Amino acid sequence: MIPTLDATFAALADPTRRALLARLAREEATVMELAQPFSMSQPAISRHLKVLEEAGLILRRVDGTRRPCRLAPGGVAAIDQWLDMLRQALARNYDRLDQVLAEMTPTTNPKRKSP
Amino acid sequence: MIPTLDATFAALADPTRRALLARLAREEATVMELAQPFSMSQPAISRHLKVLEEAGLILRRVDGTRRPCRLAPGGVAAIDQWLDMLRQALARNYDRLDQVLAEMTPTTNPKRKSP
DNA sequence: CCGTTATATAACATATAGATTGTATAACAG
DNA sequence: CTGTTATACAATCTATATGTTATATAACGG
Repeated sequence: MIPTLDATFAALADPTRRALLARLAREEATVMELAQPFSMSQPAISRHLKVLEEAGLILRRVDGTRRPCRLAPGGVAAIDQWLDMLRQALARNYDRLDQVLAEMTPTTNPKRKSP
Repeated sequence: MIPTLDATFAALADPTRRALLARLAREEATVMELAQPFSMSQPAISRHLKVLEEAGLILRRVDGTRRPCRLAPGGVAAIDQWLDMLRQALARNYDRLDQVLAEMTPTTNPKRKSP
């Protein structure tokens, strides 16, 4: 199942889930290891992990009775791709601002600082 | 008011709001101009724009009775900064994978393709 | 002034998210 | 087998998000 941008952004909107990702940025961890620092029930963490998985942000392997999680590249890549549109638009705006500022020092004294 | 990561990611999680941003990536636009392509009431668009503003994703100026909106750099910047943690961790994982693969072609024939 | 246009706010309905407790499943340890 | 450990699932509660309609505000055009 392909994760949607909706799912990926929504997954990142929750502070608990961002904390889980920050933990996983250090190293792979099991559900119990991930749950331990939080004052929250284990099922709650399990659901957060499911959300992260469906968002393409983590992967889980099976190791006996454990399900170690690690970061997945897909989610971040999808987001980055979408954000590029905004980044480019913002860069264009910035360039335009540069141009406007340049034109504000008109024909008179083209290379002078304001005072 | 400083936008939180919660607010910014949540703002991006909605497809209507992403469409509004995509529109604004082209050019500044008023509320009515933004609302026009959607089969949605004007108040609904107004609220979406408020969410985007509070997320640091857009800015609004006052022009008579109009409130033209344009993209703001803050939101994307905040997100990028946070995502860097994940990007770096993913890059480290990738390097580690490279290393593992390299070690899987041991002392015998170090520079040969698989055939 | 007055009607119109642009936008925001209020009140409300409904759906969804996130948490909890209780329980099911399934591997492991003895 | 049996008890324990690791994890997932179900039922349930509550809060919040998102949409609607109705209405307020405020600038504009004549």
